Amino acid sequence: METRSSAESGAGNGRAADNVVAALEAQIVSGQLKNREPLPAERELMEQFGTSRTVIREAISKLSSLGLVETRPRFRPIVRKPDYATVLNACGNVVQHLLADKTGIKNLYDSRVFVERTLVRDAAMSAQKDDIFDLKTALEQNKKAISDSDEFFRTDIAFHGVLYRIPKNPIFPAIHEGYSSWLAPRWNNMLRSPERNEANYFAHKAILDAILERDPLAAEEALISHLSAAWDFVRDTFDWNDE
Amino acid sequence: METRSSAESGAGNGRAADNVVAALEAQIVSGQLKNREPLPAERELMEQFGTSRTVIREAISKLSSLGLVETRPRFRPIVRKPDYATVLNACGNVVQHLLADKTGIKNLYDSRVFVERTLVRDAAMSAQKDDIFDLKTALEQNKKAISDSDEFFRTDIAFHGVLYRIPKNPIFPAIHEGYSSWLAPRWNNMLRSPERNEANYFAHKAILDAILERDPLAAEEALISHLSAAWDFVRDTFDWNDE
DNA sequence: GTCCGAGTTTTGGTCCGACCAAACATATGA
DNA sequence: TCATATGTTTGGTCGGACCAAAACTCGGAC
Repeated sequence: METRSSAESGAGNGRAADNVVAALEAQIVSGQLKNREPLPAERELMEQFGTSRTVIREAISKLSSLGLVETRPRFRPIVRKPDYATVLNACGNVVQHLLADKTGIKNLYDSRVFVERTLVRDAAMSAQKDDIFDLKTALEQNKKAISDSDEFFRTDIAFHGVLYRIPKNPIFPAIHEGYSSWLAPRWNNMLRSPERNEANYFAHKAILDAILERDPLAAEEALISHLSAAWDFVRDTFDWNDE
Repeated sequence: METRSSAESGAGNGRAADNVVAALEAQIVSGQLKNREPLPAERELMEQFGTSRTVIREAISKLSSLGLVETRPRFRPIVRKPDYATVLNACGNVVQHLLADKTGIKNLYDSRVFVERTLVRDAAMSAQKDDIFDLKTALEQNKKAISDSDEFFRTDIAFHGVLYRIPKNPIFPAIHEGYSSWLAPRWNNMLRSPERNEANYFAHKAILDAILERDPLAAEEALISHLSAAWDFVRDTFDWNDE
């Protein structure tokens, strides 16, 4: 009652840890706890908030799940100002469970197609010179990596990544990061080959060509064709234990 | 994806709680712990896993942040099989921090426009009879609520919600839920009026008309016009403490 | 002066036992 | 039958304790 230090946000008293979370949260966003720097020691916070270590630890755990601090097993938690990557990271753990069955993966993949369709349409309509340059560069990387399937896989993702950066909205690169990290593992047991790589390269080229010709519909068409083919190709390579 | 092994502490010895989390996680997805039912008591789990209550509590906390159980302050944790709503819920807490400044809100709103553009285009191209029916019904609700701003606000969201259900991909309704819950609070200090409501009703009507005419471009156009106008209207009603 | 490794202190991870108050279960009385 | 009093279970919090790994200190070797 009286030991509480600052601004006792006295909403509910169900959880003592919530006060600590709120306080630390405020200190983090206000910059009082600087980004990339370690949190004070637990025993120090415990004194600072006049509570037990139990509560402090629970608060830190919550902050961690909120993405406001990064915790490694035996190290001090590192303060981390939340960004769009943080959001995706928070989703990631839960998303895994939704990818357990074929339907889940298909749904996610469909949503990716959905997003990229508009991405390429917009690119065709309003891509700037530097966007075009980035696309050309990325495509060039594709071409050079055709013989190296691992490398091609990376440049493949990179090419699509350029698309997500064109709107200059930081949400999209984060989404791309999500699609890549969540879907990619499922592509691992896909058979790769220079032939497949070359086909994908040409698909990318078709998309870029349509963008260069400022033809949104053609670009969208090419994108759909590309991603549909990719899905058809990997669909059967999964070993579905369900179905 | 085999990041954690469920067996004994073989892999990493940093966190005893991880084993418990993995075990309970497995029991939940396998249905051994049935959905909607309470978790065993902490003291029971503690005996079951041969570990201290501290570890059990930490595990439960982690499961909660993963969305696998729902915890209310003094109640037994309820097992909850993760769904798409769970994902959005996990993001929600972090997203708040990104909406602190004008840029964050604009980015999120832009992404919403981005999504709905394709939603209405697709609706115009391939909406089924029942989709059309739902849209008409939702629009009718709009019309009836013009004089009641609070009610109109709800039916407004509902109309857009129909759009998100058309693709029959459960990801989209979840996204809509996210947009609604994250953006709506920011709209609260917007001045509402029957005039505004009527304008929005007609905007919705224009979108539906374009869909009925199977004219994707017109539908997209109408949607953009609608959402741009909405943004222009609320933009100045915020009291930006930045900029 | 810099670098490195042994020794010391700090600190996170875990465990224990205890207490309280709220939820839950049971019995009681109208 | 149902509302109420009573007893038990159980989550939330506390304080203290121990261990091992990380962080820090310091002195000797080069």
